[in-house]
Amino acid sequence: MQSISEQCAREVLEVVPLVMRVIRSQFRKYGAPELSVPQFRTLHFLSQHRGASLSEVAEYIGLMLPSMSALIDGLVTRNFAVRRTSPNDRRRMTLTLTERGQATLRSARKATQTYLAEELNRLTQADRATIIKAMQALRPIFTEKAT
Amino acid sequence: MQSISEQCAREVLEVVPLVMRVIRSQFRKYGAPELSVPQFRTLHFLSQHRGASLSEVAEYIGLMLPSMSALIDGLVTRNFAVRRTSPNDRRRMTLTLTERGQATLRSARKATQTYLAEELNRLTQADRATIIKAMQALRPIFTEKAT
DNA sequence: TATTGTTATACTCTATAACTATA
DNA sequence: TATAGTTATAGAGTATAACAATA
Repeated sequence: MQSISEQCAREVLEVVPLVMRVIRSQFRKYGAPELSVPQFRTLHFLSQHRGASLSEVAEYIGLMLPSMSALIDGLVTRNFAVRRTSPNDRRRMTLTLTERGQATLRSARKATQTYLAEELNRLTQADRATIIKAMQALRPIFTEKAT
Repeated sequence: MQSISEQCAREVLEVVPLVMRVIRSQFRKYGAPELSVPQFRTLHFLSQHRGASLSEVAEYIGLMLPSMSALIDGLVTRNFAVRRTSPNDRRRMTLTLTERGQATLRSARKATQTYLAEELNRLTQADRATIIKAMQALRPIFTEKAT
C-alpha cells in the first residue's frame, strides 16, 4: 500500500529532524565545543578510514580540497589528527587520528548516548524495542547513500 | 531494563544522522537550492508562527539579533517573507511568509517526502508500520526540547 | 600531461559593539 | 531606563583560480 509509505515518510520527515536537533546540541555541549560540525564529522570519518587521503575525506564531507586542507590544518594544529605524506605516492596525504582525536570522539559519543538513553528511559520497554527494530530497518536503506 | 535503553540510544545515535544526511541533501537538491539551511528553518518556523517577531525567530533558530536581521533581509529581498512594523508596538517587527515563501516550503517538503516514500517502499509493510510507531514514540520526547 | 594538495583571494555567515527608535 | 531592531566591523568557513610537487 503506497499510502502507508507516504505516511511513514511524513513521520520520518517530521521526527528525524527533531531528534537530530537534540543530538547536535548535546554533541556541542558535552562533546567537543571546540570543534565545528564538519571537523567533528571528519574525525568520525577518519576513525573509520584510517590513513584516508585529503581527497577522500573531502569527498565524504562534501568540501572542496582547499577548504578541507584548511579544516585539516585546524585539526592538526590542535593535535586531533596527524598529516603525513604517503610513502607510496608522495603527492598523497595520509591522515590519521591522534590519541586525543580518538578520545574526543569517544567521549562526545558517550555523553550523547548517555543523554539519549536517559530520555528513552521515559518510554515503555515495548516502545524502545519498537524503536530498535525501526532503526534496524532504516539503517540499510540510508547507509548505501552515506558511503 | 537499562541496557535496552542503552542499545536503543546507540541505534538512534547511529541511524538518525544517516537519515538526516539524506533528508538534507534532498532538501537542497529539489527543494530550495537558493536558500541556506538556517533560512529554510526560518521559513518553517514562520509558517507555524505567523507574525512572529525578529527576536522570537532568532531565539528559535539560535542566532543573535543582528545575524537574524541580516538573514531576514535576504528573505525579504527575494520575496520569501514580509517584514512590517507592528501597529501595537512600533519597535517590533511582524514577520510573515509571502505566497512564494509558502510555496517554496511546500514544494521542498513534498519533494523530500516523495523521495523518502520511494525509499521506504523497499521495506516490508510490517517494517513501515514499525517505523511509524517508533516515530510516534520518539516525537513527544524530542518535541519538548525543540520549542 | 594528469593528479594531489597548497597558497592567494574573495564572499557568505556569524558574532560583538555601538547606535536609533520606541516604550 | 529598558526593549526591539539596525548599522558597523571583524572573524570563521567556504569557494574558485593559480600554483608546486609528484606520478
